[in-house]
Amino acid sequence: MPKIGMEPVRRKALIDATISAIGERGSLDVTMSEIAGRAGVSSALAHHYFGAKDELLFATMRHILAELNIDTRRALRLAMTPRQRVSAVVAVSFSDDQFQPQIIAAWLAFYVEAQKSSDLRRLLRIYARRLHSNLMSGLTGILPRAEADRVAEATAALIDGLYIRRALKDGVPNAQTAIELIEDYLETKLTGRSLP
Amino acid sequence: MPKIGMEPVRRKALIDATISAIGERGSLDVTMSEIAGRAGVSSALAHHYFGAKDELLFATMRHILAELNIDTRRALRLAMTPRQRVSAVVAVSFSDDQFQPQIIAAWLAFYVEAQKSSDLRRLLRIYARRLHSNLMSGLTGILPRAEADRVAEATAALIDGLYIRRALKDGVPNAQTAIELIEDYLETKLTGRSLP
DNA sequence: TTTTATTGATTGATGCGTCAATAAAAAATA
DNA sequence: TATTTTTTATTGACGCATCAATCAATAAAA
Repeated sequence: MPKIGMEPVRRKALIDATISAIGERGSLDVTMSEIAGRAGVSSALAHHYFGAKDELLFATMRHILAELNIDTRRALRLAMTPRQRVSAVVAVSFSDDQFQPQIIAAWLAFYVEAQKSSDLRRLLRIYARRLHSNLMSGLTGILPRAEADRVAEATAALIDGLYIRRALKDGVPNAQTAIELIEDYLETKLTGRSLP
Repeated sequence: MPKIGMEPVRRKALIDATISAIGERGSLDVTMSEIAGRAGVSSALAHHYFGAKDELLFATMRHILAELNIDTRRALRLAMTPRQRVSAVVAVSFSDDQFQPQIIAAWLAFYVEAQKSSDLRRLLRIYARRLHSNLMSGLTGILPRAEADRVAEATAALIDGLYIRRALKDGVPNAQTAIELIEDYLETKLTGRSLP
């Protein structure tokens, strides 16, 4: 009984299903049938809306990235000082919306897939650049540019590293601990060095 | 024309071929035929020696881990002070043998696979524990235990994070830069706090 | 003659992508 | 308004390719 205007609903459902399927399997080795089943439709419909599997995966990663970006922008809007901007970027990466097993597993899986797909690689590069730039938007108000660059690089690496170790269920046990660890690093690098 | 005593030779060749295949493809999505072909044998022979594909992959990861362990032990033997022990562990992770695209791609791919395979997960946990313990072997001589724990955790996360970002060909451009970044972190955390 | 090394051929399973068919809504036409 | 036509939504069934794993066969060494 076809209702009209189903396309956006199905697209959303399929992307959500893709995330949860990847999260459960822990890799991109999920079948179109599995994803479609979770979304409550046939695999043929998934192909109808997304063409090939790659495109569905790509759309899924883009969706995750877009969500992260929205959250980040909102958090940055609330930050009043450069120091708060840095903390805001870190906090978003470990917020309840982002730092959940499904999303972490997806990140990891997409990092691997990016080795094969240049489209996906480009997407993840954009994330890396944006993260760096967001961190710099706060750090340049506190440190000289060269120094800020290094701290941004280290902070980004810390975020990615803590994500991975979380995927292994090893290392830091929760988001709060992860944030404290990075904040501790930032404190030792930033205190007593405020620009005039 | 079967020569005897081929087993160890073939096993080694197949594991090396697996690493290079994974390194090139950037994921574990390599066929047994591809691997066997690189090793100069038939896929049937690969099955003959390793049984199933999982076992070959497992043996490959174990081999990579063993190599890392050997290198680390050698480096630690040369370290004279606690501070040098910490640097030694970091240096090995970014040595020419370890910080090459093939090995990095393999690490990343195996991290993902560990989500599915509990055997592999156990193996990677051992690595994580060992890394932590190796770092602690130096840090406990410099910092109080709780503090040492945090620094070890952060250092491990930094190493993993820099590995990932390297896989994306983004972030730090080379091993030297990566080492400097971590050493910079360690300096700010360790200087002026030597235990009596 | 038994063991070790080796492979070509085959099988069976899996999974992507296609296609024709069905049906409801919307648009066009009478 | 009643009808026909087109568009949108949806799926079951199927073809086709890929690959892991097996097996029987071959041949050199012990």
